[in-house]
Amino acid sequence: MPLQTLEPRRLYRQIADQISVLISDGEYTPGARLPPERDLARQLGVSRPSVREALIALEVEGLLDVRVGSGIYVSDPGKRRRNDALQGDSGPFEVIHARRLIEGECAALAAKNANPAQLRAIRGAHAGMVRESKRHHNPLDADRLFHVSIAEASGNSALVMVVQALWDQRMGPLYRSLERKLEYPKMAAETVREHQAIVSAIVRRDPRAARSAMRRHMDQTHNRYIKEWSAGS
Amino acid sequence: MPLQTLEPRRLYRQIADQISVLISDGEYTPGARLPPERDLARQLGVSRPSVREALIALEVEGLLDVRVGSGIYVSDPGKRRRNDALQGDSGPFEVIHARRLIEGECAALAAKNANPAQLRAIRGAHAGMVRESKRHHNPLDADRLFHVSIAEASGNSALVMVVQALWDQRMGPLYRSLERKLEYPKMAAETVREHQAIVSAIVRRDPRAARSAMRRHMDQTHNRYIKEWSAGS
DNA sequence: CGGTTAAAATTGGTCTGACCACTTGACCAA
DNA sequence: TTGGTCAAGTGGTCAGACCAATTTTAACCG
Repeated sequence: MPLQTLEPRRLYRQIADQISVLISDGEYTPGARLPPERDLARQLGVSRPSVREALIALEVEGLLDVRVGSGIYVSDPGKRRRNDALQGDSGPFEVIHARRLIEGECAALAAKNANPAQLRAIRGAHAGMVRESKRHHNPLDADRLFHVSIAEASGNSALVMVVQALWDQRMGPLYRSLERKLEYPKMAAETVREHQAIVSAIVRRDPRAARSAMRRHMDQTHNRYIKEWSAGS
Repeated sequence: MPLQTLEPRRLYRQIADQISVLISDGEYTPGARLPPERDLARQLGVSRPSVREALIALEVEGLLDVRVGSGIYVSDPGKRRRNDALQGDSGPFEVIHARRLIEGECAALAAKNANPAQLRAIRGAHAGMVRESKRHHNPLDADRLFHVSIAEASGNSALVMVVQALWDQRMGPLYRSLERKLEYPKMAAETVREHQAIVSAIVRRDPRAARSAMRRHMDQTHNRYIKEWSAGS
């Protein structure tokens, strides 16, 4: 058996990891304020400089936002380093299928897990989508917010990142050329109707209906792309 | 011209950036040892804790390697690049849950869609995992290949990218600190058994069994992490 | 009573100095 | 040559002090 290098765990790392777990377990949600340094030090039974070192590490990692005189806040997931590995060349139809699979599950989780603030966020995002769809352009920002709000209500930040990254694939050249052909506001009105069905299922706390509604939305979006692609070819 | 938010530059950031410049200018090459903390503090006209905070930041960024009692060394570029590739800060448990959801579906799709070449690739990856698991280190590369091979057999390149990105979350600091505690080769043997069940279901063309086997593998991985985390606290 | 201003409290930022744990190298004895 | 001891130097952590920035509270005035 080969000898392994021993690696003593530095105190700052231990403190940082403990705080990390509290965040990923949802004890401190994005935007939440952590206890003051002095309190953290006392609670953890360590010195304040050691706490500070841990906070520096977490700040560098993007997990925390330290504001002088105010406090230490949990960064929102969007502000953290983005999932750049997902800049690929998957086709629009592959992305839709992947989103159907993943976002269907996110919608089901949201129907199960969403707290009141998250439900409000989903509703707000939907209202924004309704508002924006009246205009004669593709309401991309509103659509992104809608889908990300649902992912956030799933309660899993890894899923949020995946949904964001897949949605951002729409910004790729393949997607853009396809969407340039779509008609507004007809398509937006259909999208809004489909979003409404998703929202209703989530608000009713019906995971199966939410999953079905999201999958149906993706199927319809897929069909809209097929139609336009055929018309364009 | 919109007003810009003023951002006072914290001392640790200033020190860290100055040291960064010295490294990128070639004054300290990979493997080189920096002056001792006390000397850096004197030369920079700051306190030693401030220097330490800067060194923590640079360590987290992967630029430096701090050895107790020995000194501070510049990391080699290979290690640095690895840390530059860090994406996201989701907790290990969140990543496992997301992977359970997504990779369960990938395994089901693979059981349905895999062509002969893809089945061969999955088998080859599994054989590699078996081989590597006999050694006394975590067979990370083989594990990654196994999971990615299954995603590839799903036939959706967007899913492949998602699986890759989620797997790569294991390279993040949270994950690394957790995995450092795991025992080998016991854990690798369990993993291999669970992988075998996944492969069998895929080869048998049984999507439901494949989905279940993958989910079970993630559940067991989750339990292994829980056990180690409790033991470590 | 409401609005404004100043003072107090709280929070993070940085410093000084002390002591502890670990590493390295030199030296000596077996 | 190997093992043990010691000294010096290094990073690690702590306690306490003071300063800067922000928030909260109290006082003052119309």
